Amino acid sequence: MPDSRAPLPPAAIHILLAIGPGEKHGYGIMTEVAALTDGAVRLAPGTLYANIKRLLDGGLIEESDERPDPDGGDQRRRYYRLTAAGQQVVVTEVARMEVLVVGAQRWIRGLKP
Amino acid sequence: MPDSRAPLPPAAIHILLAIGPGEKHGYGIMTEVAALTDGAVRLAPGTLYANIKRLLDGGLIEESDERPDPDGGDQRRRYYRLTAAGQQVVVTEVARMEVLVVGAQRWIRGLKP
DNA sequence: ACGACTATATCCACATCGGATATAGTCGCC
DNA sequence: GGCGACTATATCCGATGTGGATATAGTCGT
Repeated sequence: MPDSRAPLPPAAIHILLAIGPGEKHGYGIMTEVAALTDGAVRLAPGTLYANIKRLLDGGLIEESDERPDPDGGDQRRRYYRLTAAGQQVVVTEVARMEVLVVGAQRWIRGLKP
Repeated sequence: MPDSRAPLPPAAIHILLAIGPGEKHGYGIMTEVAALTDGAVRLAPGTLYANIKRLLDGGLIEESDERPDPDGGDQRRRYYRLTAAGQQVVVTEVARMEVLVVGAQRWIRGLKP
């Protein structure tokens, strides 16, 4: 049984990280990604919704029918949460990023000593 | 005078991390990226050399005329090292990745307790 | 001297991304 | 109570980036 969902586009990873353990709607994901990356990564609407659709199809996120804040709040909002598969992908991906970060920090420290 | 080199494509970041504090040639970068990411990221030649050219033009890496191993070693090799600007980009980028990783690990730990 | 691997480079189809555009609900405010 | 700014989702399309095929050739072991 092959895994076969590995090469996730960078925007998709940012979306998964932005959703985190709770639930978030599209526009909220957009602002959260910008916040998490200190404004460095800004998803355009085209990128955002194309990736959300792909993640839904791939079963990495799912839409929740009930809203966090019943009566009140914008009725257009569509909320998403990570599936078990989505969580697994995040865990794997974060682990890989950590290896990269730690390895890089090791030689960065000794750059101009 | 705008900065204008911020949104570095993902492949370019991997290349900078692979070069590290020393010098590396194209093919060596390719294998190093694969090693660092445990085989998850494999740069195709098209991606590799297109990005090397872009990084050279952007002044983030530079070619070194002397080889690490004079007489002996493959004469086709072209070695590259990070410029000061390239090092700065790596430092910034790694710092951003670390924020993402640490933030994610915080909620990953409490996922299914 | 042969074959496998190393090494660089270019081309092109395809995937992804960013920005424009469309549409409409919500909110503050005067 | 209506006006404007912002929130929110969605699609389209041109621009950019990636992957794989292809070409060419040096190196190394046997």
